[in-house]
Amino acid sequence: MSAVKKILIADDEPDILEILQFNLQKEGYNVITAKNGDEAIEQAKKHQPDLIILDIMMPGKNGIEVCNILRQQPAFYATLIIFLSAISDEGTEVWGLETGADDYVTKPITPKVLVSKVNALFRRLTKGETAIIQIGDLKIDREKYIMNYQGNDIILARKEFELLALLASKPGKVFLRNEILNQVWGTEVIVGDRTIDVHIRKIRQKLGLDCITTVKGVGYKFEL
Amino acid sequence: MSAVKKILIADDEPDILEILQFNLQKEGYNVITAKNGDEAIEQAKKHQPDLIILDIMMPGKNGIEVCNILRQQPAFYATLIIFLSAISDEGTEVWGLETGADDYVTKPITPKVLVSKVNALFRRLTKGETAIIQIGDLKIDREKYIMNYQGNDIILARKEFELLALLASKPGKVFLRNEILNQVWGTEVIVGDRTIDVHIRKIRQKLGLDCITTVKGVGYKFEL
DNA sequence: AAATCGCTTAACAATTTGATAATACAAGGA
DNA sequence: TCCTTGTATTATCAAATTGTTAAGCGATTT
Repeated sequence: MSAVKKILIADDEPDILEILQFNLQKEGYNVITAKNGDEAIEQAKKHQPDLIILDIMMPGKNGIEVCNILRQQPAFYATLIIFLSAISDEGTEVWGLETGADDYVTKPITPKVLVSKVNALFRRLTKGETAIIQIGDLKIDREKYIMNYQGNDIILARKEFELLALLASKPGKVFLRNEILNQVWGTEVIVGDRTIDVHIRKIRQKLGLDCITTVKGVGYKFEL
Repeated sequence: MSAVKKILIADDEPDILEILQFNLQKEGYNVITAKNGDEAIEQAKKHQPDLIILDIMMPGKNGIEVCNILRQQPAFYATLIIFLSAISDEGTEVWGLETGADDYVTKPITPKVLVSKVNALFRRLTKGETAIIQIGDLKIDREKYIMNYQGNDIILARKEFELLALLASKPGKVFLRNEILNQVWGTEVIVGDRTIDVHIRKIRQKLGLDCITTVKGVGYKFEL
C-alpha cells in the first residue's frame, strides 16, 4: 500500500463520471474512468486500481456482472468495490453486497458523501499499521507501550508512560494539573498534589532530556 | 481471531435493538446490546466487540461522542464502527464518517440490508488474514494447530497455543489482560487472574525462549 | 481401573509501582 | 530581607502486580 491510491470509476452518465472524478482528484486520488462494463474490466486489468466504483446500470455488462468477473480473478480478490445505483431496491442492494462489494451507495448522492465513504474505506484498509506519535527524535508507540528516543528504547512504568503520552499528544499545550489528574488517574481516584511532580521528575530523569516545561501555577507542557 | 464475531448494538429504541439483535444472531453473530451511550462504552470495554453499531441520537452521550471516546483508546483503534441514524443530513453523514466510522446507515433500514453491510465489513476485514504466521524461526499454523521452532515441532496445549498465537499475531503489540481473556477464553467464561500467568509460564518453559515480555500493569507482548 | 493430560485455582514468594512525607529550592511580593 | 506560594528531590513504605509451585478435578487415553 503505497502513496497515491488509484480509483476506477465506471458509469455511463458523463456528468456523474466527471463530477466524481473531479471531487476524488481534488482529494488527491488518481482517477481512471470507464463508460461501460467492458471498458471497466479492461481498465481494471490495465491499471490494477485500489478501488473500483461501479454503476450498476450500464450498457453492455452491468456493474454486478463486472464485479463477479473481476472477483473471480485472484488479482482482484482484495480490491475494494463500491456499487453505485439509482435503484434503492432492497433485493438489489443485498445482492450487490453479498456479491462481494464493500459498499453500496444509492443515487442521488452528493460528491462529499461519496468522498467520505471512499476515505473511510481506505482508512479501514490501512488500519493495523500501528499508530505512533512522533515528535522529533521521540517516538511513542501506544500499542507497543514503548518510547524511543534517538534509537534507544526507554522503559517507562504505566503512569509515567500515560502521563508523557498525554503531554506529548499535544506538544506545546499546557496541561493543567486537574486535566492531568482526570486523564491519567481518572475522576474516581484522588491523589495528593505532589504525586504528579514525582512522576514528572521520574520521566525527566529517565528521558535524560529537558522536554517537559513547568508553567508555574498552571501546569506542565511538552516541548522538544 | 476467534471464530464468532461479537457485535455491540447501542440504540435507545428497544424495538430496533431487538429486531437487529435477532437478525444478527440468526446470522451467527454474538450480540451484545446497550440502551444508551454510557452503557455502550461500558459494554464495549467489557466485551471488546469486533463491531459496534451506534445509533447517533441517544440519551446521555450520543453515538458520535461514544465513537470519539472509544477511538481515543488504543484498544478500539481498529474496531469496526457503524453509525445508525434517522438524520439523512449530508453534513452529519460526512462528519460521522470523518470521525472514524466505517459506515453510516440511514434509517429506516431493513434488517436484511444491515446484515449485508455487516457481512461485507467483516468479509473485507478477514481478507488478507493468513492461517500461517511466520516470525523469524517460529512458524505457527493456526489450522493444523502446530508450532515449529527452528525445525522442531513444539507441542502446546490448546489454550497455550491460542494464547501464543494471539500474541504472535501482532508482534510487539501489548495485549491487555482483558483482551487476552476475551480473545482466548471468550466473554462468557470467567477465570481467575493467575490463570493467564500460569499459561504464559508454561509457554515460556516449553519454548525455552524468551519471547514473551511482561509489561507490568498493562499486559504481555510477543517479541522475538 | 489406572494413568495421563489439560485447565484452573490456591497459596505464597518476588518484584515493581505508586503515593506520601519530609525537606530543599526558586521566584515574587511586602 | 523575610515571608509566602509553588515546585523539585529524595527516601520510604504500602499496595498492586506478577512469578512459581503444587494440588485438585474432569476428560481422555491406555
